[in-house]
Amino acid sequence: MNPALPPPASPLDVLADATAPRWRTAAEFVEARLKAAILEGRLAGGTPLRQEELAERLGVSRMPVREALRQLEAQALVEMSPHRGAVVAEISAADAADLFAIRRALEPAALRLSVPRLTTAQRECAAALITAMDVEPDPGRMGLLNRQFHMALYAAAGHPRLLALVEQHLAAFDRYLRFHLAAQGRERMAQEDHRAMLEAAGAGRADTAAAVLEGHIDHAAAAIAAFFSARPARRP
Amino acid sequence: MNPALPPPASPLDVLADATAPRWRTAAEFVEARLKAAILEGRLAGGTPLRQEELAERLGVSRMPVREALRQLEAQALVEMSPHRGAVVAEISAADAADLFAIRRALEPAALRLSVPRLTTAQRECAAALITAMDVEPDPGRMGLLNRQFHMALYAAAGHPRLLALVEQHLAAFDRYLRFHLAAQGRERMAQEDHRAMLEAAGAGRADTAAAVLEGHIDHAAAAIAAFFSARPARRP
DNA sequence: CAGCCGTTGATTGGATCCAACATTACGCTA
DNA sequence: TAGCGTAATGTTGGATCCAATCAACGGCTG
Repeated sequence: MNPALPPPASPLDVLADATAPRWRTAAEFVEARLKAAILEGRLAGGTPLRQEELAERLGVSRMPVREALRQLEAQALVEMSPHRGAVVAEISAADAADLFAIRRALEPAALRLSVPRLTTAQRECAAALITAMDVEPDPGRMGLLNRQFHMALYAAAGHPRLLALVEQHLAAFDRYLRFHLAAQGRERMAQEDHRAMLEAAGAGRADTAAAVLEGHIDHAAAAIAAFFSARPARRP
Repeated sequence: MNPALPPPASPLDVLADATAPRWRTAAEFVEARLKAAILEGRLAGGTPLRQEELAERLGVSRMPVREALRQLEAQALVEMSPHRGAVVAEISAADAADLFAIRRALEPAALRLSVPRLTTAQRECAAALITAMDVEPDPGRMGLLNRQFHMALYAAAGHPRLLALVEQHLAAFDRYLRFHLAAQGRERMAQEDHRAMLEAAGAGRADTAAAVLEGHIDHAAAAIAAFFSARPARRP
């Protein structure tokens, strides 16, 4: 759609500040805060989200909170029922399996589309993210790096809607990442898979890379399933 | 999530009335109306959606309109920019290809999961929808029947999030259905594919059914692409 | 005459107020 | 005592009002 035309490279580009955390609207601000809190596990599933309480705590009115909740509902991060309010969506073994089924369908497709068109810059970015993951101790940032690595490999696929879907469900997976790390005792996020994918992608072997990715996702799915079956009910 | 506990199968189930068109809230009403109008092609891409005008025309206030627009934005049916308003999302060859890439990834996966678990009732439902499509003259209802047929085949997959994604993108495809029908001169929506899929599914041959489905989607994608390349620009 | 700047109009974003609904607790009755 | 009906309460949904922002127009200046 938007060619994202690069503004003629003026010296003012230094003001761009890519990491600008300036929210255009209050609703965007509330959405970002809530989304981060849910994905990072700071808001547990089932937590009721009272509009007035959120508004007060975030220093805004109830209306941006309502709009943010609607957006999050569309992303399946909160569940709303009329006149009964919003609740943080529950996590469960079934939901994790659901998420993995989606990732297993979408990500290999994105990878196959992307591999033939990957630039060296994108490959180098992915390589840098692998090395960054090697030394990252914080699980929260690990999830972000993992997401960025996967997206870097898919970035050349074109198809913005497909990429947005992939990114959304990769982010949703972050809710289960802590379980994943706890389950497989911090075995470095299967970094061998990441390296193998990058290598195959660099060689233009889309099928090989996709096969590794499928195994990667299946492995993670199995780890999560095993973790849940070992701790069947989380109802206090 | 919710075990959707079946209320102990009482004789009062007949009152459930699955086709209840009663809107719980005004926002749901507005969302449904706008969504139908966009998907059926009654609202062309690029049409600006003024909140006040919509509110007045639908007999509600501006607030439910705002919430509905937010929901539709999350479904990529409208595009909003802060302080500039909402417009109906444009359709294009690139967007159609995007949509087909998503369908091509999701639907075979759903079908493979569903085929081993299909009930005879679901197969009969799908068969009935095929015969209904044979005699349906109206393109709008044809899109609905096509969607219902596909969803009937996938219904046993479990994984509600996956099914919701599939349904959402099948619905989004309706915006291109008119082009599809116009392009291939009403060749009955490739009913042979539908019959072959149902037959393979009935025989438990998930791989065969998925292969037919992949060809089905690829054929539709090629038809749409050909249509767009024959009519490259639609800017008046 | 071209380009910049201030102003005006229209539209959206946000805040506040009111009404409708769901839940809970209480009291009455069988 | 169990069950139903009713009232109280808190929360959400909707309407209205005000402020902030963007687009367009017109005037000023070089």
